Amino acid sequence: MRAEPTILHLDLDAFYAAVEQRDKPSLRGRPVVVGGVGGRGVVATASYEARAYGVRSAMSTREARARCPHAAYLSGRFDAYRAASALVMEQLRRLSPLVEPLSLDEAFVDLAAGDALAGTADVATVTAVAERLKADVHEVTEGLTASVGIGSSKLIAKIASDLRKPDGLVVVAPGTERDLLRPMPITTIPGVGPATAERLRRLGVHTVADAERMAVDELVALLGRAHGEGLYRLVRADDDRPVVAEREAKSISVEDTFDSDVVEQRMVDALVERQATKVVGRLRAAGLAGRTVTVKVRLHDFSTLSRSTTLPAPTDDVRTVVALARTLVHEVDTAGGVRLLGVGISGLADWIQEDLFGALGATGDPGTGSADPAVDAPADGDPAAAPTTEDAADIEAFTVARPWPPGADVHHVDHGDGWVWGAGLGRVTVRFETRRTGPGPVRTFASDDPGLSRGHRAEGGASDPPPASG
DNA sequence: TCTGGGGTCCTAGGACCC
DNA sequence: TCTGGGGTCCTAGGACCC
Repeated sequence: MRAEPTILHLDLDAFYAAVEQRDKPSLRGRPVVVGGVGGRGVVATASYEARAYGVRSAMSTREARARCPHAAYLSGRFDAYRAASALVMEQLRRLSPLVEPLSLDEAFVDLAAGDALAGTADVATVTAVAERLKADVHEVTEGLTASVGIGSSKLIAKIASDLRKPDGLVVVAPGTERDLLRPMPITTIPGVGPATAERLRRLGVHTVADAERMAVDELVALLGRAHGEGLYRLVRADDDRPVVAEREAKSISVEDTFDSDVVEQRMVDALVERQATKVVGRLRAAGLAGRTVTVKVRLHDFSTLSRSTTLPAPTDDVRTVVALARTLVHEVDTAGGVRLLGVGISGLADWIQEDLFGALGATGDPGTGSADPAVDAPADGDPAAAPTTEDAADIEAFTVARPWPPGADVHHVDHGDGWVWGAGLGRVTVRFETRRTGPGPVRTFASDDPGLSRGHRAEGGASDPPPASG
């Protein structure tokens, strides 16, 4: 917590619905609901006119229609939302380079890191800056309104922006933070959702003041280490989390809920394949690769399972991801019908393994390539100790062995101080990696040559999975 | 025929290594 | 051939956020 109110939180009011009303004059003054319009959709944003009928975010669209049948139900135009969001973020960055977007319609700004305050962070100055910001946002977005909160921490700024929605502005004077929080319901604290609130309620804790009376150890016993200690501090307005710009993505995923449960295995396979392809498309568009592939399955009874597997090195290869995703989904009993399927990739990195046969020659033929000059020389007298062009030519002989990961059509073979593995469904990806003992570079190569799926041999060096496989 | 889609973070248990 | 503890990685699940 700072001595001055220099953290700003901006939240665009009923954002998706407001963009729709801006762009379609016939919707202005009318209830508008943006979200899933299918049989299993939920509300993403309801305009204030729709909220008057009790329509809320996260409510099922079915229920929203029951409460407000005459609203306009729209599935959303995310390109338009992204464009409007970019204009707003641009305004925020004029105040300070330290802007942390939380979503398309929300962001923190560290005013102390910019020159908008010109060194004076008293309440009057920050209020004037925020008034100006709201006017600028209204202007550049051609009519959208924002609610702004300013305080001495992220916690206070965020809570403040929620106090006078829509089109609100609240600056919390330093020193008054705890008095502000005490009477509030404990669910006001970000991170206290339904499950946490219920645990606290059983102990008679309903407000921030109630929670303040609990000891750290009690909270930790109730909620776990991180959450318990975090809440102990937050209810005391003790928050020094920094505003962090440009956080890197940690995972990319795609999921779909179907209007009716999918029963046929072939359909499940086809859907997973499509999702895996889509997720790799987004991965590659971001210039990334990933090590861990996860599939998510929600069954007819809403129970949700996930299965994941981690590769020794990042991949951005569609066939590899498709094959792994399909293998993973087969580990789940989907016979009773599937409500949702999803495919995700995590363990992201901005590098991928070199393509072995790209390095050796454009033909993709393992036997005709030329040496990659970057490859270190093999160890003397040990033909299998280090990768050379000759080893590459012999890869077929090494590409053998037991399935890895279990159940997948994936193979590897120990190769001296390196190893080879591949994945695929007759469209095998083989990667060849050398690991040296001790520090130093790791050379990696890859191939997608289908010929490498042939000639599997059970003898000749099959051994344990690659070290990174766990 | 309740209950989206895109994420983040945390926990717990097991494997494995020193 | 028993008794460890700590650290890291992986997997699965859960809570939470917008």
